[in-house]
Amino acid sequence: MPRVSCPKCNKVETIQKSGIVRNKQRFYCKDCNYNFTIHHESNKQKARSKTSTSLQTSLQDIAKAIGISVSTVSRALHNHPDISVKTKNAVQKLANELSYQPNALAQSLVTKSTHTLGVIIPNLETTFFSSMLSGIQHVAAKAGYRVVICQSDESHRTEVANVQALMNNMIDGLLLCHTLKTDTYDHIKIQMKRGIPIVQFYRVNNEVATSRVFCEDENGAELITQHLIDKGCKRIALLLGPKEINISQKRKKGYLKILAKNKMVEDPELIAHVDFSQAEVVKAVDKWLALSKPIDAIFSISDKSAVQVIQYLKKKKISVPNTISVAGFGNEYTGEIIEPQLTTFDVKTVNIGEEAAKILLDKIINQDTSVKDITVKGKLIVRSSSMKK
Amino acid sequence: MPRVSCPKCNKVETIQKSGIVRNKQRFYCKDCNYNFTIHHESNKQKARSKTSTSLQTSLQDIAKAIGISVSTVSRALHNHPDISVKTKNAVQKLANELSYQPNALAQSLVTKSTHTLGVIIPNLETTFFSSMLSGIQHVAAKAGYRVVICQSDESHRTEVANVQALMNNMIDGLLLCHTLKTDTYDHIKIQMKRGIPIVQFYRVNNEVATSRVFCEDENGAELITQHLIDKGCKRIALLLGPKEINISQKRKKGYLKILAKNKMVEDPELIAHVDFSQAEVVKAVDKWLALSKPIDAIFSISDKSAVQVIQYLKKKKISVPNTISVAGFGNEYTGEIIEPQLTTFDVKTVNIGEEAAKILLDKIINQDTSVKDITVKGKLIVRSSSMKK
DNA sequence: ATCATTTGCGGAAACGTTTCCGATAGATAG
DNA sequence: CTATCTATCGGAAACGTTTCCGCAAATGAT
Repeated sequence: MPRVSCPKCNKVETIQKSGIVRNKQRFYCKDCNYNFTIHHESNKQKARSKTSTSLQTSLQDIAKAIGISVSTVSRALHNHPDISVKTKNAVQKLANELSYQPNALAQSLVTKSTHTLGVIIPNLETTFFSSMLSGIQHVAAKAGYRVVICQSDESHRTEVANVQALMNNMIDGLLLCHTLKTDTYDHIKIQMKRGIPIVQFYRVNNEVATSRVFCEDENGAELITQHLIDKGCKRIALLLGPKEINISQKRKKGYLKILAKNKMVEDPELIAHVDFSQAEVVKAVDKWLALSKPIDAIFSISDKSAVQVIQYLKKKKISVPNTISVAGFGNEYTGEIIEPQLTTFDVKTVNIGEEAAKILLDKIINQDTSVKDITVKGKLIVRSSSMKK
Repeated sequence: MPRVSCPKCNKVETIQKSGIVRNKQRFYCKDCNYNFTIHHESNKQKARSKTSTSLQTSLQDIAKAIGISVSTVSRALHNHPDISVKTKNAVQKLANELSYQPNALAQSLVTKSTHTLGVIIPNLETTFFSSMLSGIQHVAAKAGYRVVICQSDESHRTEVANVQALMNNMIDGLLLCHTLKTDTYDHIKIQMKRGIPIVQFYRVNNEVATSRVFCEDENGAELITQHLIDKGCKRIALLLGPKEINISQKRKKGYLKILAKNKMVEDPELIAHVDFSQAEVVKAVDKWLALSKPIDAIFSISDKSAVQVIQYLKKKKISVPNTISVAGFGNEYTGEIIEPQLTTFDVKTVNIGEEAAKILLDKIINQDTSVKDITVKGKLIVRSSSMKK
């Protein structure tokens, strides 16, 4: 054992071992009544490197270089009136030279604001949702906010995890479009206690008292249905999404309302619920085609399915719109491409995103805790898929 | 003036005014040689509220409640071996009850890692880019990373601003797909000094030494061109994007290579550069249609434009593919919908996103600073738009 | 009984800002 | 010539973690 001397009295003979702490031999000097361990060289290197290795320039670096305090540097960069022009110039010049960029984390930690919005969205691979995201992005950017997105992939579990992750001080507010499968909302309720504003959009739920942005579900369905009737359709099949979700219910309501208004009777056989998969859509259509009293129109509450319907009918050599008219809902780009072009209801996805972001930003900036419901005006778009001759 | 007494000696007669500091009267006690101001009541309230108002439970809250130190709480929650089972249980139980969530900002500040990836992408309204994003999102999520996206909107200035904003300690790595207009790369070079890994994908540039993910530009163009020739096309027009961008150059190169291979001569009149807008596409097609030696195929390096070409030719009653074959590049969903369905090259957008994210994560996790170039394998997709009878 | 080791925990620095409070010197007013 | 202002600046707390170092008591070994 090498001779160990006490760091205080420098004596060697008074030293005895006093156990091992964290894998390092510990010593005790009887004289000084002092316990200590011997530090590795690496520690010193580490301590030294701290001052030099940092890749990012900090306020400290600037302060030391000029010989002023950190607070002065901070104020100089924020153009605080207390700081002399001379100092400001010196600081700003050096900041430029060192290409100083403030550490956003540290800033957020103290200001308690990240200037970031969180978005949770079912998927990004179709334009339908990604265009909402685009709307969100635009108004956020205009207000100087960033956007963090999470894709829930239509999985409830992922949605829950995403909500948790985002709310841990990463964001100033949350925009949420639920999964098709989301049926419990405790994950939202818990987070609402944190005081971070939340806005639900497009697919919304009533259980939780957040502000909400809707599209014109009911009115849109009414317009579509009335349009089909106006074009002479007598038996209009309705292709819905899962039973539980809001948009299925509201669009069905609009459909039924117009049937009643036109003194047409509701036929349960004409209403189908699908999960929007190709297989289920085809199955539903097949069932309708086999009916003894034939249908003359199909109203799908999703453009995606409507396109699939048209493709399937064409494959079956059934004339669209003459034998069966088809209408969709949403106004996706594909509706313009398909032949015949798709009659649909434009829900204005971009506007939905924009409105949702606007409401959220308003809440954040003005500390507004009120609950708002907004419906984004849509528009009936008549194309050839419903124009019977 | 109310009587003021010295906070130290409590005397009143020794007090005199000594100026105003920050709008508050300041006093001076001759006896104690002490300057002071009178604090507002609100300050005390403020000080008190600090302990109670916080909406988020912190390590401190837990520590105080149990009567242990913050460091112990931290270790208990991280399952550190130094902590007794008893303490761990107590801490974890209380943490649950108070629904403690760590402050991600504070964590990141000390660990210097945010577990967040930044993505800058030209736009989100078309599936082409948003599906790449989807790929990125998936592999990031699987590795426990979040994704921050910024939309550059094809604006160079926005791209630059986004890069800056993201790199300020918000992210552990950056995925970048340039704007069509991006032609200077100083904003990237500056950021590379920070030591945060960057990966360029799809639209990449050679000036900056980052890792890059390509699609099979050249090979894809070769396959398409050869396919058209195989189907009997003799005069194949080429619709390119802006001249400067990488993908225009590389796809043109593939096209020319196959022409040469088949002993066909390059005709400058058959090559057009557009900005992918409808107007320019139509203009280019019109020019080709007016040629004395007629064309028999159009190869567009973008599916979007290819669809526009088909629609325009159909409007002009020109038969596709019999008079003019059309092929695209990218494999967007619309290519399946249009009639005739579009022959194209599937660049596997989702895979591009996935690969880019994988490389970036690898760099982050393994501190890998090497420069990698990866090409994502694509696939020729033959559909009816090129099947001359 | 004596010494060494292990177990469990606390203190404090560090991360990089912002901001409250206050100090000081020179300027100005009476 | 004082008493008061104004213009500039510095110190330090605070934000909520993580983690290095080290202490003290309990346990084990001889």
